[in-house]
Amino acid sequence: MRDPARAADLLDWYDRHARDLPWRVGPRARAAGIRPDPYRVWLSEIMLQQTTVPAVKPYFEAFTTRWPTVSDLAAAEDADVMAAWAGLGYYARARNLLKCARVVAAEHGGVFPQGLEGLLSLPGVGPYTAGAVAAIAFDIPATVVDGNVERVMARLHAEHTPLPQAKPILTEMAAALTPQERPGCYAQAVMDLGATICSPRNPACGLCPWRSACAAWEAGTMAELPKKAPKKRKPTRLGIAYLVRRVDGAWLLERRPDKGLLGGMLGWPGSEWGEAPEEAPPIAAEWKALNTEARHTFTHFHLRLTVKTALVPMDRPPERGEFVEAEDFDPKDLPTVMRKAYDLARSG
DNA sequence: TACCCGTGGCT
DNA sequence: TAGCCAAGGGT
Repeated sequence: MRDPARAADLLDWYDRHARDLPWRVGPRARAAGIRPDPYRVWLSEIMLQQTTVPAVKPYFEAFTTRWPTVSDLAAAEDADVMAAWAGLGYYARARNLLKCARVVAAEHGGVFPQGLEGLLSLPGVGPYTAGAVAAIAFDIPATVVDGNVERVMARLHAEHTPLPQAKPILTEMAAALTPQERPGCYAQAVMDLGATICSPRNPACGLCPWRSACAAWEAGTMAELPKKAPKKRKPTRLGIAYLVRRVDGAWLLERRPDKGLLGGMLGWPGSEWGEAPEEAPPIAAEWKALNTEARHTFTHFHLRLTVKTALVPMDRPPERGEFVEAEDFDPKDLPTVMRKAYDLARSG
């Protein structure tokens, strides 16, 4: 059940209010025949997964400056890409980003697949990202459903089924509205609407191009939609991190395994994180515990990290990890929890 | 299916 | 302050 008039209202709004974003080719430029670079569209969509536009901007600029094409990225060192991603979170995205770039370079001649199925087969590309790249880069009328679209649909149709149960229903609603004309602009428009007008709190209904059709507006229930299943509370885990400095200034660091939390990232050697962590010093040394813990909250638990420091001589080999020369070490290459531990150690 | 996986800004 | 929230995918 298509509704071209509804889509047209939104496209009209988008033509007047589209945000200017570094990875976006705006409606005017698109109308003039300028096509977005699929590499930049894909890169931005991966970075934007569960991540806000302001957080993504500097990373997008850094990546596209350093690796202007997908083939450049495919040729990068793993450690360089992980370091460049440090701080952005969800590090599996970075590992899959590199995998995907290498697949595109090696198996597709450096050209992104131009259909939904081909895109979906790429590492790190799921239904949302495949749809977004297909629509935005290739003007395929794919239905794009992210958190914004779910919210817009739940309100537009006053759907009170809680997420994630409501996902298939909301997806069907979104599909029914997706137009054949200007699918790239439409995909960006409906997400912009959710991001700027139909926001989670205090939606700006007075400015909404779909207000007259909105069931939640009619019923006054905008603020309670979409319904969500109650969340579990996060447990607190404890851990110990060992920050070892060699007398020449080198730091003792350890590459974390590819799978699991902070997979593939550099970090300080440490204990397991749990209810009662056992000491696990990576080198023989005289330890000094800082009087302040590093606190950090991950997706599903809180962490309180005790930081212990030591200074060791040149000739003492570590049992775990490797010394990184001071000139090769940049705390910005660390995931945030590790950088917090570093900041604490430096400030005393 | 349910769980795993970061981060920073906002209220 | 503690919880909520954001352009999800993998397993």
